[in-house]
Amino acid sequence: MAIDHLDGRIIVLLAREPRIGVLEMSRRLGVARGTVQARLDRLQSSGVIRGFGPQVDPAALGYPVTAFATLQIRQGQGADVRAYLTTVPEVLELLTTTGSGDMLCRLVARSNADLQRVIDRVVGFDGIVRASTAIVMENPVPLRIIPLVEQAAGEPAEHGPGRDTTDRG
Amino acid sequence: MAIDHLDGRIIVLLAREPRIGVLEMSRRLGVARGTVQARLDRLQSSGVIRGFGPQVDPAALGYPVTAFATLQIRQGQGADVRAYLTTVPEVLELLTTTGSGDMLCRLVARSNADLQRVIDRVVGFDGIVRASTAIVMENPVPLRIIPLVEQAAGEPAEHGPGRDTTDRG
DNA sequence: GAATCCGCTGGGCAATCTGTTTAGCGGTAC
DNA sequence: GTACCGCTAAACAGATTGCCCAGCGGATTC
Repeated sequence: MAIDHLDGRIIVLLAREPRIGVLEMSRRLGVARGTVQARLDRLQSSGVIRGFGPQVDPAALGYPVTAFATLQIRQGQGADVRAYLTTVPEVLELLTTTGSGDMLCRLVARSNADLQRVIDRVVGFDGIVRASTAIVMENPVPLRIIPLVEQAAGEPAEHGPGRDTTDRG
Repeated sequence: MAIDHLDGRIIVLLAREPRIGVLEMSRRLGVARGTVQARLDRLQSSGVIRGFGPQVDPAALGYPVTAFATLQIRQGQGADVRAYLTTVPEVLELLTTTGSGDMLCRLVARSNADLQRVIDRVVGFDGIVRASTAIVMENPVPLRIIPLVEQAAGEPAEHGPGRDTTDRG
């Protein structure tokens, strides 16, 4: 699944001005409305665009502290740990990584003191052997996708040259 | 900054059905359209809702491999490393964490072989002393926010009871 | 006690956008 | 040469948006 120039421009435009409509997009991109609509449908049905959910800032919700916990899981307890951590609201993300029974866990908390409570709740589960936590201090590059989209679309990006592909209309 | 029940329901509804309009939301929530509109404006201007950008799946773009790299930075080189990593499209996120000059870096790549190229490009930078990489195998809990929103709003969540707050109309 | 502020309701308005269909065009593949 | 596919351009009714207003109830303030 690759995307072309137009797909890339649609995604980037959408990322920059999410409230924009299909009609306005077609004007900005200089193509027909039906084209944008068809492309958008295809991007969504092919899974490139998962959705347009609101991006909520945990800090603004009262959870300004973010941390990553590396968890070492007891053999065969992986499924249980997953199921348990799913029930903890402060667990925003959980990934299994290479290494024997390791998981990486993104947490938030109301304060450093509260983080202790969250960590206790997380590592208090039986299947977790050991945990090490790193508190996030700064976020120089917030989760982004635009540069990758530009590269995938062969767009000339701001940073780093895109690949030169044949421009078919 | 706290949110109330209605704010929480708005966010959750929006997360579940992003293409929904203000009018339809007001119907579902049983409140006036102006109320939803006002709440939404407030949530956005207060920063709780950052935006509605498209959620793009790197895998569908051709980058199915995700990894986390822990980088140890040479004293005083933090700013340079940040600036450099910003220019690498495959760097989706960069965080500074507790510990002496440590950064956590979320990467994607086209394949395991390609990951080597990306890592080389990342750790090839001068200010980086040491790097250790963990490849993501599974994603049991994709980045989520709904449970936290429900908790912050005092909503009875599916998993784990919310805190009981006074219900002020 | 009385005035004021604030958020929510319910209504209405013009302007815009959406979803959908149609026909035509050009390039590509078979 | 013919069929297929994506894009353009136009049209249509229906729905939604942004914006206005007046009224109401609760809470706060004087």
